[in-house]
Amino acid sequence: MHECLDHMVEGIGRVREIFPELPLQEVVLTRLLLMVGGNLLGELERNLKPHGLNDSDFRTLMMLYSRPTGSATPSELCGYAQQGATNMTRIANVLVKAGLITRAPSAEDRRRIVLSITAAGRRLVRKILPPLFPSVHGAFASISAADKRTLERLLRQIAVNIDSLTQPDTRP
Amino acid sequence: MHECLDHMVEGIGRVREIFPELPLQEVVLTRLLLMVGGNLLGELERNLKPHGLNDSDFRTLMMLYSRPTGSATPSELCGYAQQGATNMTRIANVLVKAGLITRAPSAEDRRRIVLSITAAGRRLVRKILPPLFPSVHGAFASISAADKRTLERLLRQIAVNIDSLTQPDTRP
DNA sequence: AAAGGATAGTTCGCCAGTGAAGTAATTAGG
DNA sequence: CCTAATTACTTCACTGGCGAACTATCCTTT
Repeated sequence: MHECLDHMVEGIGRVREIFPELPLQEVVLTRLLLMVGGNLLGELERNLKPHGLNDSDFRTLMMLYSRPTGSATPSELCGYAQQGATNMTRIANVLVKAGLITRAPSAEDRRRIVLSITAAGRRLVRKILPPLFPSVHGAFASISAADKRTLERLLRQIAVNIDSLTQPDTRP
Repeated sequence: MHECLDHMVEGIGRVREIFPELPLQEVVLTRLLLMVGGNLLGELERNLKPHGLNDSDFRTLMMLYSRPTGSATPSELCGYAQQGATNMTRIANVLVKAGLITRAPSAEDRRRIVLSITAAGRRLVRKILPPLFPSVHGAFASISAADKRTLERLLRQIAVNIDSLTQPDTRP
């Protein structure tokens, strides 16, 4: 990945000779962020695959696990996990088929479905979550606590910036 | 995205009450990184879509554009762009069909194919690249030059860490 | 209480990416 | 040299995700 990165920076530099107004550092950061994100996701899923889950499935399961009631509706999960309703349906199908969650019609609103984590689902979380910690920790090894806080601050700032790029301005 | 983030941090906090050894900050950073990366990519592709390209297509085109010769073989591009050969074949098909690159057999090694950017390809780059700059710049707005350098350093460190997670150790 | 609109979930068809297997050309070993 | 291993690219089948269209239920307005 390191070699790939160097090559990329070199290429961006050459392009900048043709477009002098190219924001060099920002483009490098963008590519770097995308590359690191992609590889981080890959590493995560490499750990999840043996259990037959991908990151979306896992995230959904964890969201149910983390709820005090152990249940939620698909649309709630969509909001929290930044996923389309379409995809949520598919994920729920997978998890239900695996016996990790149940699907039940809601009593007070018959349009709704309530997804609830099962005992097997909780058992699986207890089984696969702890072995994930070393990898997560490893990805940020040799980064000081202060730097981690800085990183979080900067990433949050980027998040805010992207939000305001997407929705030009939210005003009455 | 901000709301979604807060909810996520809250959920991670609840899970940590059950697994006290959960590396809170690292997990938050991981999720933050993945979320920001995803949205950044989305924003990028939103700008590319009107031209019928996605990020992979665009990256590949840019890689050819940035080469002094304007050409490369698929496997070279795979290495630089972190993509499988399979996908490179498909991307090349797309770009060839759009008339942005050409596919020609290599003279000195007949297994190889040489992809070369066409005049139309260069024209398209000149057309769509500059309008991208404001978005890229905007994503990192209100971040100081020093912070940007810090961000680059930290992301590079994470890249190195992930690399060494993936390949336990490269030694003779 | 009936009509129009909003919301929840599903289905369908498409695009993007991957692993495994296949073909063809080159290189290495005996 | 001729076989075996390697390398380059392609094809196929599958997973993952998305937008658009559909159905069913609820809410609002009159």
